[in-house]
Amino acid sequence: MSHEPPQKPTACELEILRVLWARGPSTVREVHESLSEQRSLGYTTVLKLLQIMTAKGTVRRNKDQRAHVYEACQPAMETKRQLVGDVLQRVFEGSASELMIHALEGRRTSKKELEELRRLLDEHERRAR
Amino acid sequence: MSHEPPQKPTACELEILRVLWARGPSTVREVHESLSEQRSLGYTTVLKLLQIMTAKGTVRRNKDQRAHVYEACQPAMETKRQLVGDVLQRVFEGSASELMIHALEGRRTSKKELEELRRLLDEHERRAR
DNA sequence: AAGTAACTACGAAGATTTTCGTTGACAATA
DNA sequence: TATTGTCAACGAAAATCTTCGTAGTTACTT
Repeated sequence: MSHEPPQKPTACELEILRVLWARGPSTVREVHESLSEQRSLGYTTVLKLLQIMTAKGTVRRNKDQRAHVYEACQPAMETKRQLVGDVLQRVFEGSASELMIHALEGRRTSKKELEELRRLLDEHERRAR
Repeated sequence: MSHEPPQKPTACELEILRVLWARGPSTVREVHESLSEQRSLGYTTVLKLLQIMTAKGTVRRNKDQRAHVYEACQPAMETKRQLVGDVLQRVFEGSASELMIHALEGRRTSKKELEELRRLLDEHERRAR
């Protein structure tokens, strides 16, 4: 069982990761209950997914308790960066502006969010030099 | 054969769409040759993909010529917006700022691109009211 | 006309992802 | 201790995606 560099999570795996990011280390039952609020999914389905993710090195688990406790191997930030980077390359050929255009288009973005976006640009520029 | 509302393209389908967006209406051969510059892929694989995409309503084809001519049903902008919107929801819970943070992070963004991003924000704000 | 080249259609194998039922272990409880 | 509930492991079905071989058709070339 080798622990390879992190892979891009599938759609289902991402759902689970989001629960782990939000809740912190959790048991299968806890993840299952959390997901069940959104959609119907069997308990063993979640268990299987977590086992697969363990094999892939996406999550690790603590077996001390009878109900194993799972947590993400990578910090959320890292995985999110990877996911958005993937879209950036595959859809927008690496152009952040293009990404931005399409992210903003066709949705009302609050004034607050636009200000926040400007602040991010300033901050990024400041840190860049 | 029903023409449903557009679906999210798969990874392979996106590759093909990108060729169609760049080249405009194209034959299987043209798409195949274009993709072959990047990676190895059989001719019939591309053909099959385009047939599947036709069935899904992702592309349409003109059969007038012996070599059918395919084109995307949706404009590039629309599909890109859908793809980024999907990530926006699934990964960032709809927060454009969060998306932006992770898009910029961990890559050097040119001064030109940062300026372009600011210009986009201005433009977006102007159009919003 | 015979042979060759370019095309579409079709089926299906292989890979990956998603889903869950069943089994057996272990623990709580009646 | 017998019963009931909770859990991990496993296998496998179902769904989706990717890939290509083969067959048959149509056009071009000699």
